Amino acid sequence: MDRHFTEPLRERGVRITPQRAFIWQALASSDDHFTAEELWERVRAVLPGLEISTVYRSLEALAGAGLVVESRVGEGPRIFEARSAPHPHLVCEKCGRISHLDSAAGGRILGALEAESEGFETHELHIFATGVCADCAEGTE
Amino acid sequence: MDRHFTEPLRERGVRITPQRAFIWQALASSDDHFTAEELWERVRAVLPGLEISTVYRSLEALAGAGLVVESRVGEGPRIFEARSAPHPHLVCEKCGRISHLDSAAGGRILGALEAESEGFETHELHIFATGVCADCAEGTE
DNA sequence: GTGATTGCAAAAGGTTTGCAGGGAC
DNA sequence: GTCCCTGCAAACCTTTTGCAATCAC
Repeated sequence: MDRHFTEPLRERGVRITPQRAFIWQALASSDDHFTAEELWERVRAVLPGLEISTVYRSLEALAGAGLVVESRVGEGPRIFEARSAPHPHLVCEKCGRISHLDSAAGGRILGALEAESEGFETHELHIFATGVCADCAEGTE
Repeated sequence: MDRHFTEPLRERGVRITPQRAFIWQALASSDDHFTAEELWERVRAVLPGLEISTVYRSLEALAGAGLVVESRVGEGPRIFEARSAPHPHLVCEKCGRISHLDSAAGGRILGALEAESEGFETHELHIFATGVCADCAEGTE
């Protein structure tokens, strides 16, 4: 395992185990988001004995350390991703694809929100829109 | 049952049953949001035999008709509320209370989002922030 | 009268927990 | 060496589903 991936865990006081390191690697080396089950499948490729309960417990540890954030997108399942600046998620109702807006957009929205919500100290901002993505709109109209 | 509550169902082609009417009444007469279980408890006060599965099926019918929207707030459970203009939810990590910003704020944020997400046709916008509300911040600092 | 909806009960699905052995520090 | 973490299996909880009787239209 590359130190590049274990270092963040050490820094944050997360005990390093192969399970956690590979789960973190899967998350940190992609700007995508994954369900617990997707992570399980991916990491089992390198750690065949991995249990789904360990995935959940590792995600809890990583989230507690602030490395991972959990979201829910509409009626969909829990998804996990490496923490980054807040960015809106766009969920296509037709193809199910989830795309991200860049975090500049998230920052502007966060600014607008904070201006509106005086007295509330925002830690985490979650934004998602459901609708129809450009590709699917083309296809059907 | 007051026609005031049955009329929206009729208009939208939702077959009117006591179960649906009372569930809709509970939602429509509050600007709060409820879990399925909370609705169940409330409506059982007037319909003692009500089953939780009926609550879910009724909510599905009401949501399908556009009268109700479902949200998820962070790691919390599914919540349902009467449809209104999009409005950000602020979830306090300390006391768990969920407050709303007014929909003008939601509208402004929606405007900002649409400007950023060209090609994506937004149907539904969900925004929530987790953090610490003014009351809790006072208490602990 | 016909088809949708309900209550009931059972199933499903995702997530959590208890425990004993093994691993990180 | 100590305490934490993992695998395993079972439990849990919310949500969904099948079915026959009932109700809305």
